[in-house]
Amino acid sequence: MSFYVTTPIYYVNAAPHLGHAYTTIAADVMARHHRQRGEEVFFLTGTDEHGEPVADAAHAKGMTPQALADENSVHFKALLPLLGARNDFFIRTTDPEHVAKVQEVLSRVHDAGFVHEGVYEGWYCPRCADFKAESEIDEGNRCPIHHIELTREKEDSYFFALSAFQERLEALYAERPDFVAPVTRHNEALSVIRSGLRDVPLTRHRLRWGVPVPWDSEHVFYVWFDALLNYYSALSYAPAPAGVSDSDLTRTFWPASYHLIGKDILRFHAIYWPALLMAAGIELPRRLFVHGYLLMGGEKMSKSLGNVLDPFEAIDRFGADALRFYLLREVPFGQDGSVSSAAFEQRYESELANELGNLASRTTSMVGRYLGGRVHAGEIDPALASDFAGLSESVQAHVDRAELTAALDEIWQRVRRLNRYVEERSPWQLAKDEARADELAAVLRTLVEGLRSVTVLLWAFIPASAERVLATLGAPSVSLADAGLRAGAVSEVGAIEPLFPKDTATRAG
RNA sequence: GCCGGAGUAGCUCAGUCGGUUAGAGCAGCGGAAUCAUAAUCCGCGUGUCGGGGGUUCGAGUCCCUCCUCCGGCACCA
Repeated sequence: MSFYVTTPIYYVNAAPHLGHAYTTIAADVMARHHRQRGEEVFFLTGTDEHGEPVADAAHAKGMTPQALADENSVHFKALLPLLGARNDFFIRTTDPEHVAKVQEVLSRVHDAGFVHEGVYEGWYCPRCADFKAESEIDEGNRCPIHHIELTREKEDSYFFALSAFQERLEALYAERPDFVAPVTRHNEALSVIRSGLRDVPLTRHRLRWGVPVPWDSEHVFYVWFDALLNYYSALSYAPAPAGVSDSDLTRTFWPASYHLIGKDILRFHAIYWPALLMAAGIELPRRLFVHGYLLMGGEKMSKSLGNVLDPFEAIDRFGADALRFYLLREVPFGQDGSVSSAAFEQRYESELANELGNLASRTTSMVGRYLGGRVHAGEIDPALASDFAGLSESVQAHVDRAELTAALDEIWQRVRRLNRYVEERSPWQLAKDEARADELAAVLRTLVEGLRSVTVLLWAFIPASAERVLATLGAPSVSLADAGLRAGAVSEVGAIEPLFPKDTATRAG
C-alpha cells in the first residue's frame, strides 16, 4: 500500500498565513496517520512561482522574478517545521526538473491534438503587460494597480481543448462519486461541467515569466497548467523517502491518493486537472478533498480587517501541537468555520490541558505513588475495553474519507471516557485498603493502557506531545497495530511534566 | 436571475431508511470527590426543530409556498 497526499503549491506573491498552515497541517495529519499504518507515504508541498503577479511584484522592487521567488519561497519552507509538518519533498515550480516535465507532458498534449491556435481578447494593461479579468477591472475600465485606462487587445494564444472532455468528465463524475468530496463540491463541479465547457488559453504570448512553450518560443505556459503539473512532476525527481526502494516514485505513488485544496481553486483541480491528465494519457488522482475557509468573527480572514489569527504567534504561545489540534477540532474539516484567539485559548485549557494533559498527569502520578511506577501483567478491565473496541478501525475509516474532525472526536470521546473511568474506580480509595491491591493494580493497568491507546491514535494530530507521553510509558511505538488495549505493553511508568502547561497560555496573553 | 447549501437549546452544531419522552459540546446553576496542571466526575434544558400549508396512523426528517443567510455562475496563481 502507498499513500500520496498533496497541498496546493503556495503562490509566492503572498506571505504565509493561517490558511496555508491549515492545509499543510491537515495533509501532515493524513500523512502521519498512513505512516502509522505502515504504508509507504509521500507528502508533497511547495511553492508556485511563475506568472504575472510575481513578475510585477519583482519589477516593482527592482528585482528579477527569480530572486523574488527565491526570497519568498523560503518563508513557506520555514513554516513547515514550525507546524510540526514532515513533508517528503518541497517542490518549486522554478525547479529545472519541473520545468522540463511540464514541457514534456504538455508537448504530449499538443501532439495528441488537444492544442489549437486562437486569439484571446480582453482588457489589457500596457503597464502590467497583461490582461485583466472582468472582475478585477476598476471603474472606468482602469487597471487596479496602475489606475490607467485599459485597452481592448487581442493576443495570439494556444488553447487547450477542454471542450473535448465534456463527456469524459461527466462520465468520470458519474462513475466515481467520491472523486471530489465533500459531496457539495462534487455537485458544484459537476454543474459547471454540465453547463458547458469552453476551450481555455494554455499559453501567454506577452508574458515572459513562465515555462517556455517548446513548440513556440514566443509563448510561455499559462501559470495554472504549470502549477497543476507539480503534483505529477515532483515524483519524477524527488528523492525517495526512507523505506521506499523504488527510485521511480511515480511508479510507487502515482496516482495521488488525495489532493487537499481550498474551495477557491476547485475549478482548476476538479475540471482542468483531470481533463489535462486525460489529454496526456496519465492516470487520474483518486480523490480531491476540498476544505473550507477559516473565518474570523464570521468574516473571511483579511489583513485589512485586522482579524488574522497569526499562526506564528499562535505557535509561539501554545505550541504547534495545540494549533494543529485546535484547527482540526474546532472546524469540521470540509466546512467553513470560525476560529478566534479566545476559542483557541478555551480549547487549549479545557481540552488539551485539563482533559488530556491532566489525564496523563494523574495517571502517571498514581502509578508512581501507589505501585512504585510498575505496571504488572494481567487482564484489562472489560468495562473499559468494551468502550475501546473498534476505535482504531473507526478512526482509520474516518481518515480514509478525510473526515479528520470526526476521527479526532472519536478519539476525544475516549479521552473523556478515561477521566470518567478514574472517577468510577477511584484508585485513591482502593489504595487505602490493602485487601484490594489486586483491584487497584488492575484499574491502573487498564488506565495506563487506555492512555497509551488514545495517545497512539493522537500521534498524527499532536505528534510531539504524544511522543512525550509514550516515552513516559516506555512504549514508544506509534504503529496502529499497537493501538489496541493490550496487557503487557507498558511495564514501567515514569513521571511527566504537564503536557500543556497553563501558565504558558496566560503569560503571553 | 440561474444552480446549490443552510435556518434545531444562550453559543457551536448532531439528528442515518419519516416512528417511542429531539441530542452533544461549551456557557450557566447545584452537588461529589481530592489521584492530578484547583485539573476531574455527577445532576439540572416547558427548545413554536425559520413562517404557513399539505401528504401520512405518525414529520425536525417527505411535498408545496414564503422569509432570511451563505456559496458557485469560468479564466481570479
